[in-house]
Amino acid sequence: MYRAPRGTFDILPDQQAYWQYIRSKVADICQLYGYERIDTPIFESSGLFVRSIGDDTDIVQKEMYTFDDRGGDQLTLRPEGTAPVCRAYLEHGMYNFPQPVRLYYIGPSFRYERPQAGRYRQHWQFGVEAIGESDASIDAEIIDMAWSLYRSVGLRDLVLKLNSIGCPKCRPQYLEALKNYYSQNFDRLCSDCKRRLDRNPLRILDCKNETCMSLAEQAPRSIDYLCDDCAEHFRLLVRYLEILGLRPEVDHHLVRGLDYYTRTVFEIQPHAEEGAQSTIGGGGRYDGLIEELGGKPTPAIGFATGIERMVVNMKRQGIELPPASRPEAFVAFLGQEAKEKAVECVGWMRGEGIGTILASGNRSLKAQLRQANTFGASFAVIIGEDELRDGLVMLRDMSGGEQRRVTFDEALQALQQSGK
RNA sequence: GUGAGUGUGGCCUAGCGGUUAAGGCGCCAGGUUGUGGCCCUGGAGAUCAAGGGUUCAAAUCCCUUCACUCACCCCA
Repeated sequence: MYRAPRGTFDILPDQQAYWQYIRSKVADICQLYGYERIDTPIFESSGLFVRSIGDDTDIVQKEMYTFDDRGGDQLTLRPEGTAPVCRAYLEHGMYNFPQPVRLYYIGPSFRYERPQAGRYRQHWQFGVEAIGESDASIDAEIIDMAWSLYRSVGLRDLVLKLNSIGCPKCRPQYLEALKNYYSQNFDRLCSDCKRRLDRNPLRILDCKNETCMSLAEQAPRSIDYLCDDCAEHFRLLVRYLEILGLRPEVDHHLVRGLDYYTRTVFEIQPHAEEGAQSTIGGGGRYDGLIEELGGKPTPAIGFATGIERMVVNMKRQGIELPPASRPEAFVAFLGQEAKEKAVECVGWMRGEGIGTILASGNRSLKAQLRQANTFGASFAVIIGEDELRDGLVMLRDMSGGEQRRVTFDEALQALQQSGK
């Protein structure tokens, strides 16, 4: 027997309500904020991701689904959405559009990881990118948008964590201070962090090892090392967020795992941290990425959220969804001749926009009505020998059980009325 | 890559050395002529994850493998 590959899963009809609901809210929010949809390919040249995400990140080092196609090109199933959007921005000359360009995407991403709760090898991501604007108000807009999405699907008790990790001008000094601090405490660092010290000292800050965490308490804070521009940007962002009614919690240990981030980084997490993957969504500014990919220096900021993590949290919070739609009518028949009539009627009914299910097989009327009931049809249209002879149909209201013989046209009318 | 836990019909679960492997949900069919939801009756459906051992006897004990779950690393 074949199974869905490890870390992947089928979304069965009884789960689709969540996905449908989230997709519709996503579309509403994007419309409201003026973001337009973009779909990029599911795979890209491997180099795009290596270049943008960073050689030394876990994603590039061990999580990419990379393969050679028959022509010898090295391709990778996208592990995230920002790099492809930036590639498209450059490829289609969107720097000639009015700036900033506001885009959103929703679709699957792939990372080769050991699966666990809220973490899969194929997962759905919704993300937004605002490219071509450096003003802090757009940072606030993106964060506000993320927050609004969560609110609109009913999620509550969320925490907004915020930090600034500076820019190429001021970050070197901060990294220097960090290295300095941790070098003095080198012996107490965990083995991972000893390795990180040289390659990626920022990441020591969010190490979960107990002594590393206690060391991080006293570690230099990035916001104390920001240059004037970065400091002003951060100050304004906090101000704008407050105006929008958001209460960011500045987290000096928030750094994020991708190399391209500059200045603003943020995450949104449930307040009660159940399980490990607490982050529902996050993002940040990536002012250097477009240039890194061969464009002109172009500031940008984005946000992405895992749909599965939204679903998990919605379930935990017991969020009710709008009831699933049910077919309006179910057509039952008795005998071959009536069956042919039924097939014809079903066609007409659907033509009139009435959701209709035809009884399957040649079951007893009892069995057919049982079917009608389990499908949740509001009405049953029954065609038997008598109805066939008189040119009528039996229209049965499944909620109460009243039924009457009417012409097919009358039945159509009644069905259309009840559908409103 | 590391660690822990779990694998019994489609789903949930009982059984923990000797039973025709039990029950619930779901599915199908009946409860007299062409009528659903409740109720009643019946039916289909399980090489008890796979392989190997121990034993007169294994779903039950041991080993191996695989899968799933949770956690670490990291992230959505």
